[in-house]
Amino acid sequence: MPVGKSAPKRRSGCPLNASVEMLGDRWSLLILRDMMLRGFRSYKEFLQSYEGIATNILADRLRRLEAYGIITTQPDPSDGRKLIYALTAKGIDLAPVLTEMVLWAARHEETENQALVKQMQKDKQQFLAAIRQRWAEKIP
Amino acid sequence: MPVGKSAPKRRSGCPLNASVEMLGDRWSLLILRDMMLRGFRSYKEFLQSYEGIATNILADRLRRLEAYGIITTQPDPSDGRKLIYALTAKGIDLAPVLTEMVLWAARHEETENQALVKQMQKDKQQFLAAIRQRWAEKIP
DNA sequence: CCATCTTACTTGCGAAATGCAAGTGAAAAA
DNA sequence: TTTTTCACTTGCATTTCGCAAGTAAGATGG
Repeated sequence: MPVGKSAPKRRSGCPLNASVEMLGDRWSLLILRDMMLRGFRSYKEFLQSYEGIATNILADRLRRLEAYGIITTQPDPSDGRKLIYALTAKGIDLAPVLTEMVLWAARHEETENQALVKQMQKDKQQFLAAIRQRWAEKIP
Repeated sequence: MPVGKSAPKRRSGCPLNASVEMLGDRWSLLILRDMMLRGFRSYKEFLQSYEGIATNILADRLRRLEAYGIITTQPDPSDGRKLIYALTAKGIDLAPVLTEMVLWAARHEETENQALVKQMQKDKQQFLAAIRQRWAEKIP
């Protein structure tokens, strides 16, 4: 449920369209994957991710994800230069979406990381519960 | 499982990246929604969909979806001008992805079509089975 | 405390993608 | 035979992307 912020006017009220407007680009979901599955929390880590996002695009996507309430940004108490990016509850709720996208691609394309895929296939609910729990633990 | 066709070189082998490269734009998933949930099968129907896709973008997206094996194109036997677009098995396998995206947006944003959402929430498996069955029936 | 390094960005700019309006050609309808 | 309909294509202005090169604030080493 969005609060304050004048809604930026959607093309339609369809829930799928809402998702697509927030996540429908070539980078947002990869950033979320890195946060959710690889535990990335800093700008530098995202930059070093294999796909190679450009610095200006990364900055833009992080701003957008924060504006949508999918991630939060806070200063690193142990290093004033660093910022810590973290998933909100709304962000971690995207785990089922990412999971289904991974399973779909694994079924129909030649992809890597079969270990992860097998884990998802074996027990999807347990996989999701584990992700959620890891997230809950480092929220303090 | 892709056959022939020189793979167009992905940014990475990650299955999520594969999905994002095929579907990560502002229109592809909306077209698939229209096919899957609204039963749209022609160019004209897609054009008239509420979000208002441009004609050149629509033509491009249909070509891409066909190239990825997500949809098929065939001439309408009863009208030589028309083409019939249909979901392949790979395409209908995206139903869980669309469903999770709809449920996520419905939970975290103000969206319409609550009837559809309630149906998905009530029994996700049955909802998916129904979609799959409707698809199987009109494959002849 | 001063030079150097890191980190998280911003800026500039060419290339690609998008959006809009106006065609086009083949087939169906009137 | 003229008019519509359908599935596009073409041109062109606008927006977004991607790469390289900065920059400012904070940490680090001597």
